[in-house]
Amino acid sequence: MRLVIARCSVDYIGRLTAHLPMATRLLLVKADGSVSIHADDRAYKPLNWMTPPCTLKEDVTDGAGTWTVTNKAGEQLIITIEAVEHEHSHDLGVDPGLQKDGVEAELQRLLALHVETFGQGWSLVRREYPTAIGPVDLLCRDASGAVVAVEIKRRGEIDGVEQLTRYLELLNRDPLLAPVKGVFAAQEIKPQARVLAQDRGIDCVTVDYAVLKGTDDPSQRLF
Amino acid sequence: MRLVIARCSVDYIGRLTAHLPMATRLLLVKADGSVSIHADDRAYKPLNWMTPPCTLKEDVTDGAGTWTVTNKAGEQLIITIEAVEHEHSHDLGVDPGLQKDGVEAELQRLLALHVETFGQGWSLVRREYPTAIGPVDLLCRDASGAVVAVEIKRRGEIDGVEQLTRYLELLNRDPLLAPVKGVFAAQEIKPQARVLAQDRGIDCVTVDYAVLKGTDDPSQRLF
DNA sequence: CCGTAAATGTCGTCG
DNA sequence: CGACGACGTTTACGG
Repeated sequence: MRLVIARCSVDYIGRLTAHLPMATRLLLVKADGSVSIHADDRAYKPLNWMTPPCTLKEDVTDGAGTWTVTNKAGEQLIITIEAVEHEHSHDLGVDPGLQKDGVEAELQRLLALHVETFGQGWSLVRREYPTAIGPVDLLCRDASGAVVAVEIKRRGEIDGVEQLTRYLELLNRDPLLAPVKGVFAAQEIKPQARVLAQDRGIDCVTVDYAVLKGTDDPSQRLF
Repeated sequence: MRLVIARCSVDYIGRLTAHLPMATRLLLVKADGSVSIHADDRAYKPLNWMTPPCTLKEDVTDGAGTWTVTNKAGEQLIITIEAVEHEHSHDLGVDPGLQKDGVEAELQRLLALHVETFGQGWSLVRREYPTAIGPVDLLCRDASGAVVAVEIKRRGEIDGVEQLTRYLELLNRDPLLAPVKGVFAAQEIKPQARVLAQDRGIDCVTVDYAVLKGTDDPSQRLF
């Protein structure tokens, strides 16, 4: 990793064109070849960047000149450097990587284990049930034996309801399954999504992750 | 802006929980209070971060200890530092900011000026035509006088088709407008979106931004 | 490599 | 403050 603080202006020509006037900024060159330009605000988002794979060509003398970063698609990041104020390189090695917990995949796993969350007598037909337009998160049967397609989101928004609607339309063309009902499950469901779901006859279920997780944790069980 | 390269492990407890094992990483503290943790890959996204407003509490002696970053929602980023390998602070000042060109608003402006892009004899009824569920990008009439709703995207994907479908459903309830046709216009249209559009009777038009822009530029005109 | 869905998305705008 | 849509979304995952 290479850190350069420099007075520079930047031009990006690619999916759009963008220009940054001359100012002092952090230039971050990573081992994967990527380059990002940070100001002292806007949280973690760089002002400009080039994602790998890309190539950096430096044309600098006496601390002034240009960096040209190019990717395969022909997008270009042109950094005009007036003066370098600080520079430091450091070998970080390979990062062991991030372990996450509480994302959609985890919710899906837990709900697959506990479909009774949706109602007594429910059973799981299949997780990631395949259709022509992609897999349905959960396919279940309720206590009466009716087939139910469950779409799971961390945050339930309108596009999730649209997604489930497309699945239901397709599943209901299958005479072996039809009629198929829909359940939209999420930790939090936005009002607009709820309204749209109701309009389409889809049930909404909000899921308490902590409770599900507790149910999954052997140390939390009484028996 | 403060740059710290340190051997550290990180725990995030908030919207999800995440853990980073001990390794050497870049800690970036910006003037806006944000903290981000970068590995030596991925230009855009840090491994972990906390967006402002948040507070950083340092409890470090002899280069080892913990940083605790907390925000208003009670989310926490706990950085356990084993050793600081490099540190540098630098005052960057306020950034003059980014100038962009070529996004959806610009496409809409240009297409509103040149509805003949869609066909000879087309005219614009209104840009941002209001409906109960939001404004339609362009409402036009074709050469035969039929009303057409145009949805504009930079990249045409399936959710854009869904959006236009909802508008068409609503507009077609208005006896003064019906029947209303649909046009899905974008610089690039994904195959799946194209299939869905066709299935719904919506025409797809790919737009060349450079040509439109040229048409708009007085210096490029012959007369 | 392409296409699709998820994201601690983030960031603006508008009610 | 919440909802909604755009983003050079980026990133991960599956065929």
